[in-house]
Amino acid sequence: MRGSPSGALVIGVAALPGMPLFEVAVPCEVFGTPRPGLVEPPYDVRLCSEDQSVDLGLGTLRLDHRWTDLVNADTVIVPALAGWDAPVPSGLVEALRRAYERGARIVGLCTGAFALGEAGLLDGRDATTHWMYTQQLAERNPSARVDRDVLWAGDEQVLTSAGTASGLDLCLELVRRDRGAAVANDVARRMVTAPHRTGGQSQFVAWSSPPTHDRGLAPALDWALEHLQEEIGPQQLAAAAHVSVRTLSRRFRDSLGTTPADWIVEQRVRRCQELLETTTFPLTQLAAMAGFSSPSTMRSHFTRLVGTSPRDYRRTFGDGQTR
DNA sequence: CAAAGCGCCCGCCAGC
DNA sequence: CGGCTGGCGGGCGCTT
Repeated sequence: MRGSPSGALVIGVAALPGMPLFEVAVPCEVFGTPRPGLVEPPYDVRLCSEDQSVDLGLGTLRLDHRWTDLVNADTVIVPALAGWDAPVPSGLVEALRRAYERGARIVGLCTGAFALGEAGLLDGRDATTHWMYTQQLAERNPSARVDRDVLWAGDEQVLTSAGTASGLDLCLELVRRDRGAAVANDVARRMVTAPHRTGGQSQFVAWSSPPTHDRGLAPALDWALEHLQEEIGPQQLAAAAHVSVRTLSRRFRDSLGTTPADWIVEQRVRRCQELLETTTFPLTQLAAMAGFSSPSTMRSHFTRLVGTSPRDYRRTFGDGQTR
């Protein structure tokens, strides 16, 4: 990796006319916002464009960097294009190829994946894009393995994400790889978003599909979510993952930034939230359904993680059937 | 709420 | 010999 003079990792973001503003803003927010004491040294984000100014629909940005600056970045991000078949400047395609050859990480958010495809970077790789355009992506890149049902896909060097919000998930994944899971979790917390969303883009509920990465852990996590109401703990989870409790503990720290017991409690609280929103079960029964040994333990965990009591949460987010 | 018990996490080390 | 695994034990924080 090249890095800037200060040693910070350089993130090059390609800005093209007509790009949705939010798509450009996502990597700028994740990587560009200074987070003293958490992300040290901070990332060096460089917005690059063809000319001095780029029209993003809602306004015109004046930018200091050009396509050639992308080549020297450690990570190059192409946000969603103006349209899936919007023309990609040859200068950008060339910069992507050269950056890739120099070992840079290349990332396409949403329809930005099509730009990576034009540079030939998706060949033989797992890839995705917005679910409305996966067909077109597969047709244009016959040798890519396009998966319609993941939030993001890729390998160590070339990654793509699905629709708008999943760009956040992918950017947080990059932080996880660069700085570790604990830091990524903290960044997510400060942005008030989920540190690690599971499920694919066609899913509406989070607990039905395994995460797309850490494949070794995924089946065990899936199994745990199906048996939350039972008395499962680190031992059962380790058995499901076919490893020792000691190894399981390490895997959790490395890939999720948490511990098995804490993760289970978090999942149980999430289950509680869902049940409070959609059912009118009494709290005693609800606690049991989420796998808590008593309503009081549910209450303490719930208030600690959510910030409000289960009763207040139901009053605010339930369907109004409560009395 | 307070005390006691215990489940869990992690450092350490040995084995592969 | 370097990395990964798993068993052990101590200490700590949570549960009851």
